[in-house]
Amino acid sequence: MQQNLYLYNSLKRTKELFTPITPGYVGLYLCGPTVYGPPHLGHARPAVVFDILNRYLHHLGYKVRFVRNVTDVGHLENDADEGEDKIARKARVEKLEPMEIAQLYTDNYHEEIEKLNVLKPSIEPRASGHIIEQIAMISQIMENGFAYESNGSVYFDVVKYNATNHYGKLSGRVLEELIAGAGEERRELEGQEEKRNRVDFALWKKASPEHIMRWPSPWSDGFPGWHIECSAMSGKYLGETFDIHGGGMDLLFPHHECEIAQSVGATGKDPVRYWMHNNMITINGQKMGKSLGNFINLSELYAGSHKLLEQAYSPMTIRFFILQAHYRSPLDFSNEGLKAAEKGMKRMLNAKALLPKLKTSATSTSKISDVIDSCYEAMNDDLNTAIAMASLFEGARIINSVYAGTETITAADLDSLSKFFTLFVEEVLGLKEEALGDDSSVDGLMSIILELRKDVKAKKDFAASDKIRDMLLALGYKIKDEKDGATWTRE
RNA sequence: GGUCCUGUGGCCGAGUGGCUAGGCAGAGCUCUGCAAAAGCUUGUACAGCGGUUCGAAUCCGCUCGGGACCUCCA
Repeated sequence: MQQNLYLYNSLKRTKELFTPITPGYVGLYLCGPTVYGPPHLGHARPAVVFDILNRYLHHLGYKVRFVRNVTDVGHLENDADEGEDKIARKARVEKLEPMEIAQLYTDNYHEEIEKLNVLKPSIEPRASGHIIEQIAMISQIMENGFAYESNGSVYFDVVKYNATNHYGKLSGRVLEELIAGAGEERRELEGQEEKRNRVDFALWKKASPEHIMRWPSPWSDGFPGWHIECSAMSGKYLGETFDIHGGGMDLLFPHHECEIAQSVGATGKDPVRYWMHNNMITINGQKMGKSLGNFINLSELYAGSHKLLEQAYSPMTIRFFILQAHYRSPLDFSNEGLKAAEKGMKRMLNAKALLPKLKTSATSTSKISDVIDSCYEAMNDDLNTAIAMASLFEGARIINSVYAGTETITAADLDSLSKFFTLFVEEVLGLKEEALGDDSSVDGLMSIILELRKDVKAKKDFAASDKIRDMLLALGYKIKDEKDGATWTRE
């Protein structure tokens, strides 16, 4: 842990040196998916971004407890669905048990996200499995006088809370302005009349008769409010105050603001020391939205089956593409951008594969420590993966040059470059060659074929050697004739 | 309407007072039976208009785009 890691803290609006509460240990919480539909492109960015944080903290020697929740109790719909929650609605439409839907999309999420080589969280709590904890927390908030019951529902009293605390400290919202309202366009939520103030938010909602997802509570048969699960579960597994809480920028308000209010309302303590938010993605410069027809599911992306996609893009290409941008900048997905990422990634992984083949010399023409240092410097500066990757490409340039014989490297430098490059690419950035389902016999078969091809080439029978190359290419095996003989890769 | 972020070369995308980001694409060369790969060389960009400064893509103001949140959303 020699490195000083600086992270941008949304709460302070500045970069801060990261110091954990308990030396050597980090508690990390990430808002996970609401499992009412297939995972889409929007899910990929926070998953990958916070995977990098998780991996880098590990790399620095911290023991990380990484908690990522699954929201399977649904959230209120505010429009035509009249308070029916998302999962319940989906269940009705698809004629399934609500938990069947949640299970299906939870599995689906795991499947698609793991393809991006995202490490699993240490704990993945489900909201439905923590109803008791949520009820306990709501009771605590009520006891402390920051919540009230109204017609079987419980609301957080934002105005009362703000008298002694600061509601808006994370998002920069001003309570008076929120109360004044956002103009005529603002729609009135169902149940508004039960609240003392329009800014109050639900901790517990009484279920309407047709509402199929419900649990018993001291107040009514109902379901927890939008924000309470994260507060209850992060508190349970990471403590009343923990190190880092992550999520998309869209969750900053109201979700994370309300989390703070709830936790302070219940425990009197600030729940989180470092709040981190990733920026959003756009598609061809436009925001992704269901109504805009540019909502791309991960499975469609991997298969290239969406109408906006010119080809399939592998999960590793997506990962590489996401890492080429800084996590707090918006990122635009386009065919051109993704194709460039695909090629760039190949270049990086090819260089890594060349490392064992390099010959050493008495001197080095490049300073290897510069490459390594600049990489760490970039990561320590709020996880600037874009610059870290630029350093890795400088490493790739050196590797290629040594391989081509235009540069030299000492045995000691090669050793440190190999260790560093492999470690950074594979373990920190989590980039790897994608499995193509080969078994070991392919190696043997290929060497036989290349040996035979070498013979016909020696006889200058280029028609035959080209035919072999073309036929192998048709199968997905690409032959490269180099000065020391032919090599092959899978396309 | 309010609050906040943002606008970089053909494309993506770092940087944020003086010093080459990087990737992809393009051009030339080397290598090569051809191809591929690789290497070398090459581009002089910072929305517009003002201002501050010895010096601004970088700070300030205005204008015009794009986006986020304010309402379920990653």
